[in-house]
Amino acid sequence: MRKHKGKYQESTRRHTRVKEVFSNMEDHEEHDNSPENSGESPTSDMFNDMKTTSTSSTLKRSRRSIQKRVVSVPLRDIEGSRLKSETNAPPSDSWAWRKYGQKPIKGSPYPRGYYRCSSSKGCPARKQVERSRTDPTMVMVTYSCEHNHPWPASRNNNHHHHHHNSAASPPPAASTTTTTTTEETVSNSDDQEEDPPLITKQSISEPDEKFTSTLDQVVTGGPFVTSSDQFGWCYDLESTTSTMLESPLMAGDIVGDADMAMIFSIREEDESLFADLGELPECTTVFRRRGIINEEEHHHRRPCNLAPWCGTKG
DNA sequence: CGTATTTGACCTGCGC
DNA sequence: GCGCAGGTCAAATACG
Repeated sequence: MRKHKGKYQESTRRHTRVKEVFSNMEDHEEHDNSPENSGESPTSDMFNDMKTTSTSSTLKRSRRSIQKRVVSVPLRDIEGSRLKSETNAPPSDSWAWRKYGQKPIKGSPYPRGYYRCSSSKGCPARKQVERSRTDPTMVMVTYSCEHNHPWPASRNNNHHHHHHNSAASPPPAASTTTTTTTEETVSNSDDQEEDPPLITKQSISEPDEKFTSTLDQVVTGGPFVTSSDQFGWCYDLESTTSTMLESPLMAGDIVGDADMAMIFSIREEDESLFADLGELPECTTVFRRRGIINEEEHHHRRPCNLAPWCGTKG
């Protein structure tokens, strides 16, 4: 309606723009130290280290094998905060997201929404929001790429952590962590067709104890939340999750594919708990329980397993 | 008026 | 090589 094919055909914008886009992306993927990521971002320093270490594979990555972090959130939570959840209300994390697309997904009655970080122009951070087809009450949020800019100072809630993190690094948003979820995992967890929307410990722990326990540990992460450094946990989390990635146990049991999957859900209680912190970074959803720290996990934690996938073509 | 969302078209990767 | 599905773009539109 709005656009006519002719427009596209005659215009060369497509070519130029594509080029730009790709060159842009390539910048990110080909070189771990992309201009954007390398100098500016507060996280880049440490991440650089990790990235290089973790990545033996800057090999070509297929779209599908790109690792993403998936978080599943009960629709309810979302609805609570955002009423437009009709379709795919993106759970509110502290970052500013702008929707740039929506696509019907084959096999799923629900469309998938594509969001990108609007806090910073060049920020490669993206997320996809879609409802779980197995459990419509759950919303799957897939994060890709990390933010290459500090914590957004615009949007609803910054005053909250303002004092917390002044110069602190932004939650390295997902990028590094590779947590992937699959509906399989979800359904796995309970075969819930009629299960309550909230995936709590039970639902997760049922199917695969290994997964569960590990997940718990992993997810639980560390003592971050309470820490004064609000973002400490994020790093913690990342490293933690990476650990999980490495774990053959996890890899084998959960997906067995390049894409690891993990589901995290957040409960209302948790949310209220988190509310204390003000608005939470996206990763927030990741930890549903805290306080249970596994020593082992700590040992295994590696600061270096940042997923290079951010750079990889998205 | 500026920003965010909607939406159809285009592009790429992947499977056959 | 072709077709499909997913991902992205950007004009049009809605909203503040």
